[in-house]
Amino acid sequence: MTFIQNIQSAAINSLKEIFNEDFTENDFQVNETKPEFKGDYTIVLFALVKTLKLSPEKLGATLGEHLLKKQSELFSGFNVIKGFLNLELAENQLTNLLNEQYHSESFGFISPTSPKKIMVEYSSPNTNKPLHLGHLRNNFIGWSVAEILKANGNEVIKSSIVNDRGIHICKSMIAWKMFAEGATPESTDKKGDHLVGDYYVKFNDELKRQVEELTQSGKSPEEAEKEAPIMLETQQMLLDWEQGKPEVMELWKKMNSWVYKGFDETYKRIGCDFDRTYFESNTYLLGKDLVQEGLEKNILFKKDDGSIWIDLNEEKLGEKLLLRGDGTSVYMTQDIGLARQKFEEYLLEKSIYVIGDEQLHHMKVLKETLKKLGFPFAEDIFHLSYGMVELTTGKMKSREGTVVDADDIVDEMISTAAQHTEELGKVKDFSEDELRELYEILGLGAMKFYLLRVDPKKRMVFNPDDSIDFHGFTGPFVQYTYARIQSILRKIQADGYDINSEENSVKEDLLPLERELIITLEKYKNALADSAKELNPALIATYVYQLAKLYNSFYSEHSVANAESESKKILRVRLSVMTANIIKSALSLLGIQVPDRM
RNA sequence: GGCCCCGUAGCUCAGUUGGAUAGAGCAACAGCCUUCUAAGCUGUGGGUCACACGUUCGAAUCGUGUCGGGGUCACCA
Repeated sequence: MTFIQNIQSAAINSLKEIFNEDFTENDFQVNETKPEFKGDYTIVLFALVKTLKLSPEKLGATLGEHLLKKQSELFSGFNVIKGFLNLELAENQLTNLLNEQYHSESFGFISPTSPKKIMVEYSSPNTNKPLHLGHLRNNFIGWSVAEILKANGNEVIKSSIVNDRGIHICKSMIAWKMFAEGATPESTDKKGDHLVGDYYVKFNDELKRQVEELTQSGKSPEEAEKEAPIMLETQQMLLDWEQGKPEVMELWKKMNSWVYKGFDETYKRIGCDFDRTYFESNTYLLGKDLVQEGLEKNILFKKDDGSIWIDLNEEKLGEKLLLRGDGTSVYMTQDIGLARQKFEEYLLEKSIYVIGDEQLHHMKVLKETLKKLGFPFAEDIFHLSYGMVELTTGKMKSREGTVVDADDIVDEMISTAAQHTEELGKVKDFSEDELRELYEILGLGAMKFYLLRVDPKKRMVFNPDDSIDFHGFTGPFVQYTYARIQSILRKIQADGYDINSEENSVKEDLLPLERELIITLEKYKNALADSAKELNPALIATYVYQLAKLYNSFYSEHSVANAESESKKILRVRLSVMTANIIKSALSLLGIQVPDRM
């Protein structure tokens, strides 16, 4: 039970006793009390006023008095201002938290109410180009959402579908054949994904050149693009691939293996992992039989050219092609098949797709199509759509090379971390290895926090000219707070203080910042539950920042090691340890590590 | 054009199922290190919540319309 839940049920009981009316927690709100008023939590009375036919002031006074009398272990005071009943929590409630939960490893973690088996599909890269900033947002969101769901007691399978075939892959292959003169990652000393990406850009340059030539000789731009020799060659290559022509397959395997090696390096570095990887080259034929069945059941219809469609006009989604006239599949075909395979393979109760919001329409169509085809799991697929990362200088476009490369930005963040650290000069005794580790922790911490602190659904803007900050609402700020606490703990332990002692219990008049800190620590449970419910890591980021900020105020105001009294010291050590534990736990859900010193 | 999303401080973002005087960070300015790490703390300035009307005890939040931005409506992936 959280404080808020305690207050809700206490209020429900009191209302029942006073007025003999039944209310639920949905009938009224319990908010945090605004700082300008006295109190910790506030019951908003307006909603109750209607059914009880009392003035807000009268209701507030009656309810407040009843709560204070009947629930004296919960509350120590109240005041009513307009329609707001401000409640003060009893100090025992607060100190109990420090006594009871201090030694608990799982502080904050919720026992699952209804654990589910959930798949989170994320990352899902194309193998024709390296990852960029937008992919990083996808990776961090997907990974973090999976961890948050786990922390809420669910069983989670992280998966990825690698788009390793198709016309776009052939583009890189054709350009490599034309221009590379046999270049390999080894011969060029370049990461494989970057090498392949270079030829994807080259393809588009060459295509543009050929289109210009053709338009000058009188073709329309559309014709020119279709008839450009390099495009014709690419289409031929796609046909050859589908027929398994050895020479093409060999090149495809070779270039993809370069890319995988590059991706693996990047994934390892940013801490992404998958329990199950699907490859489009294995799944692209899935779903064909399901479409045929749908046709036989008259759920789908056939056009004159033999192509098979679904009519989603009722859902305002138009008509959608599911199988071409020549019997080959489109993207939607395999998505239908793969959706089913996932549910059958893992007996999932929920399947989450972390995909950009540009595919909102596609994902709606997928869901509706699955519904019409009669799959009950259609209700359990969820598109976690996230907004694109845009640059202040415009949109990122791989084919034009105007992207912020993932490896580059991570390098940059780590070297910025190194630069800051050197300037501050606090860890001069660190070894080379220790320094390298610290720089990675800080650089990646800044990067991940930056991308995760924004609501996934919203698009966000990145200014490539400004480096990502290390001050304020940032990962390093929170990491710094953790390191500060570790420093205190090192000091007092060196002086012989046993931070794990169970003998002392906290009994103390709480100062305002101490009180506030306990209340904030207690809210970690809420942050965890909310972030899982909303599939939103930003709620964790916001929470942990608020906690760190509050601790820093506390830190500058009160001394832990040299507290005014021994009992104050016990209290503050516990506050510090719990703050550190929650920071570590919360950041770990964002994929961010904490340093003991920085 | 149809459908969907967005518009909050100079910039980047919070703002819970409608709740009290709309909050942070960055940037600017002024303070704070002989005492646990100044990657910090304290304070100041900065707002027509795009605009208009409506719903009600109460609207940044809900509704309608207007303006502005984005996405999508492929036998691309």
